[in-house]
Amino acid sequence: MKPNLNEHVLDTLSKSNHLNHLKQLQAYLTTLGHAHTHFYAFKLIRFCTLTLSNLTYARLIFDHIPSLNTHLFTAMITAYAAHPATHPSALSLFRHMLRSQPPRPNHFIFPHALKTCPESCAAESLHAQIVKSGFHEYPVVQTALVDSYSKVSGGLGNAKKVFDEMSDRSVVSFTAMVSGFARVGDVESAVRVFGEMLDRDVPSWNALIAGCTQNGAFTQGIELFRRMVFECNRPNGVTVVCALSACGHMGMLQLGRWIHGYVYKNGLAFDSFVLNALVDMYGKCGSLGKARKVFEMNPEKGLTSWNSMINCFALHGQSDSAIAIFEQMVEGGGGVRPDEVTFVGLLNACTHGGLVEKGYWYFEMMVQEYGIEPQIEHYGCLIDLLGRAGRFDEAMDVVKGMSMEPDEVVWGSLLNGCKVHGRTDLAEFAAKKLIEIDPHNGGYRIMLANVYGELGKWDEVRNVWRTLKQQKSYKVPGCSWIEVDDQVHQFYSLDKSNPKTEDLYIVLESLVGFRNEVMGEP
DNA sequence: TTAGGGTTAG
Repeated sequence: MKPNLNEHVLDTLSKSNHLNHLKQLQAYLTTLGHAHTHFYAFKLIRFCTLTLSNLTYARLIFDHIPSLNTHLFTAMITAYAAHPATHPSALSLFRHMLRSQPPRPNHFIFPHALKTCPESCAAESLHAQIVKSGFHEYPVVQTALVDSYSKVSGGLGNAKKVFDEMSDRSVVSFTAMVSGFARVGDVESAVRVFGEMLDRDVPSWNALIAGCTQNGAFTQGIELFRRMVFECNRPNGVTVVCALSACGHMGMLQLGRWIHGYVYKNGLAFDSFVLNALVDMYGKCGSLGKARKVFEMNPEKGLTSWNSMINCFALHGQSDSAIAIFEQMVEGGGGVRPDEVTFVGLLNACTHGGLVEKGYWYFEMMVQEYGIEPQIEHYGCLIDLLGRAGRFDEAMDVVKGMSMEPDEVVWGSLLNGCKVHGRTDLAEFAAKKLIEIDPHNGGYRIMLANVYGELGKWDEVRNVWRTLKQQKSYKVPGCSWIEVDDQVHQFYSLDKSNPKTEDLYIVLESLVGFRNEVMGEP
């Protein structure tokens, strides 16, 4: 039996993925006089945008339809709104729609249009349009408004206002608000809104856990992750990516391993994000072999995969391996192009390996070959590299040639180099710069006092300490931690609060004694 | 056809 036209079109579209097939079908429909009917035009545009990702051709079809309806506008605007690069096209087509009449926008189209708002005033203007069109009480539209406002700079107040005025808040609108607070770094408010939720699903947990880890609240993120598992919400790929990031920052290898097991048992090992996060976690926790193994297993190594692996090696001073991975990336990385993060890792690797010339060379390569404008991070690495090598004239030339103001890392790196090489004159200069940037940082003043001590300038030492006492700004002590049996133990300098301090010192002294014996030192 | 969540950097 011959299929009817409707079935034939749908069948052809579902089986092909080539523009040529689409064109043949279009020609066929034209001969039958159906190419511009709303139903078939809609199908063609959806196929073009969703299957072929060919927005240019979709627009061509769209522009040749003599009378457009709301569905066709929605299809085209949705496609534009799906990618940031085409957001301006979405917005301009939507404005065109508002000017032409009819067709009028329906409530389905506003959430898509709202996704494209680059700044607060665009969201406000759409908000006004929503009110004018009478869709301002549709919960989905209100949720889209909350989300859109919370994503534009300075829009959180409006997001909160819309959210507070909503009479029918869903788990989605709550989640949008949680993310909104997290985005501006207000973890406390994010936790509060999360606490007010009656229903929670996986994305809402993810929003809060991501909010914590993105704002450096790693312990809190881990606690929430444990609670999520305890309350029988099944973590998905997004959850484990956030939790792994927290594990890496906290050095929690055991939990990281448990998550790795969970990833395998739950079919998440094919997610490139998850694999990259595993590489990063193992690398930060010092398991370089495991990091490498996971990296090698990833069949779709993207930019982040390569960067994470390079950073792992750089972090542990394995500069040769980091450079080897970089070369592999450039030569056989499947067209993956290094970015600014790659070069931070690479320069770090050179710093830790004392490879000054190579570091310079990569810095040049980044600018000349890849056209990447050096960021403050790259300058920080370069100064660190030169400072450690005692090449202070060159380091100062780099500082003078910077296109931005040197930050604490730049001066701090220089100061470190000065300390190693006994350049007290330059150390004084760098320490003063650090104090200029952050006058309330006691650590910088202590560094300056130490430099004066080296120079025998005792009056200056007393002056610095006087200021320190007046400001009451003492140095935040450095801290390290180790994980034993799933418990993290923290240690501060001179801290004897651990109940096993005495035993720890006995072991430490025996280790030092052993080292001295081996090294032939007294 | 409509709304929320993700990794890497001194």
